[in-house]
Amino acid sequence: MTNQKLKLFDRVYETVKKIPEGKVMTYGQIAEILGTHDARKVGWAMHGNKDPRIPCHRVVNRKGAVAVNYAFGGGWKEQKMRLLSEGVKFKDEMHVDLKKYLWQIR
DNA sequence: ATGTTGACCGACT
DNA sequence: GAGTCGGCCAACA
Repeated sequence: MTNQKLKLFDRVYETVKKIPEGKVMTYGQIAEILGTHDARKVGWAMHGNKDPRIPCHRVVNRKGAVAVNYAFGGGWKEQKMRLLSEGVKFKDEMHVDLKKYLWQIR
């Protein structure tokens, strides 16, 4: 299948684009969907991403913390601002409530 | 081509 | 609780 020919990089983007507003996903969960344990590649894909169509602000780490090296805007502050704008509330300065906002696929 | 690094995670000590 | 290591894979020097 052509779909399987796609590299992780592309599949990450496809997955992230499907995250609905007001929800977040973790790198590990995305990696799992892709059939790998390589969450680093997911983060790497985001780091290299410059496509505003990809809601990379909805991707957080396992602790629910936003990325310090967030590539868009001014950094994690930009990411936080976007999430707040979608109704995602923060427990701490950098941590979202995964219990409420983690998008779980069934 | 080889070795290091990376917006990470889970398991182990 | 904190530190270390392995995993898996693409970019970079």
